[in-house]
Amino acid sequence: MEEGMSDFCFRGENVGGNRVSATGTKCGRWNPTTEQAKVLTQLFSSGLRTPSTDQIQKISNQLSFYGKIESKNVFYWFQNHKARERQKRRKVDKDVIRTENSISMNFFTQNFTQLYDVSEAEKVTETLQLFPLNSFGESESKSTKVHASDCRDNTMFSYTEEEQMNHPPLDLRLSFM
Amino acid sequence: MEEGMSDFCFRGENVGGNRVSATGTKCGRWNPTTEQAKVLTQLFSSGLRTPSTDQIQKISNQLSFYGKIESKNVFYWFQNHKARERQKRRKVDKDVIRTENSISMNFFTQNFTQLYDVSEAEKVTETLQLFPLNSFGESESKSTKVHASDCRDNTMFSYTEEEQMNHPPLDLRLSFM
DNA sequence: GATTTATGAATGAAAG
DNA sequence: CTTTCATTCATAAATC
Repeated sequence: MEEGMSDFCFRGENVGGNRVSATGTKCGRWNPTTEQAKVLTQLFSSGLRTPSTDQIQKISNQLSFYGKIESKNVFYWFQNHKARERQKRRKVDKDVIRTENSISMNFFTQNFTQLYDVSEAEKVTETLQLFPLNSFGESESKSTKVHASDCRDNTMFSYTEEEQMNHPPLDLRLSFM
Repeated sequence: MEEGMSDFCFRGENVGGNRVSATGTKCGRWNPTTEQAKVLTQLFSSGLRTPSTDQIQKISNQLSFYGKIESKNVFYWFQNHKARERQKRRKVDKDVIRTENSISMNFFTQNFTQLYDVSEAEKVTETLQLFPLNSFGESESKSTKVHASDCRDNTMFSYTEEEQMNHPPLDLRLSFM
């Protein structure tokens, strides 16, 4: 989308489909090899959504056979895929709702959101052989974020434009600690 | 993750009270201005990790000079920054271990782990003079993204081409139990 | 090879 | 404190 070219992180050379840093000092962003992508996708479609740190390590470890990879790459991969799937679903829901409204399907006031939550339900609750234990069939919260706006801190405030103009005394010494 | 944070959303450019990103979209959430980020980072590297409510208030108060900000932003900033530094270190450390175990990294006797302890080291206990008096003049440093080409993680590695060629054992069966 | 798209990476906010 | 979610930024890959 954007082409905000801020050139840091030099492009790495592509070697066999994988970026490699000759000196190890450059950092192109990681890009999964075909094999890596395949495995990750498999895991995802198997129901894995939020692998634990331990699982991430194992996955990363295994995938390193196919090329350079760091655990954080795996972490981000799942994070992004989950988010984007959700995002997509949300968009669809919206369209559906909009359609419903325009078509005046308001006959029945059933909550459509629920319908989707069910379908989205993580069927997979089994355990993958290599990646044992928990965090598979997550509840994929459908919670509409009721969020108790508890601002942990009721002292928030900010200066008005006027106040911003006259600079405060400023002396925030950190002599403590 | 951590400093060198990309700031595309031109910090400080207030438009009707709302910051605007380079893409022109309004920033719903707070995004520190360059100056604000600088100060926060300084405080952090000075050793501040969990500021008290009072400190948060003061910091927020001071930073409001550089742009809209609420104390909760400061609160979150420290919370996130602290958590992510830990998280990163954790991931990195594990990757390092993995790497060392998988490959005989004995070639290079340097301990990579150390590289990550440096930044955390300095527990400055001195007074930090924030906001030097002459930094007015509507600076809004154009500080162009020094964005260090820091490879956030130099623990990555990959197998040699040869190793990649012959399919490794990799028993990644997705069979369920 | 410029523009668009897909996706890796980052981070503010908040839930757990 | 840890973990998760959303949104955004940046860039490699795809497309025109």
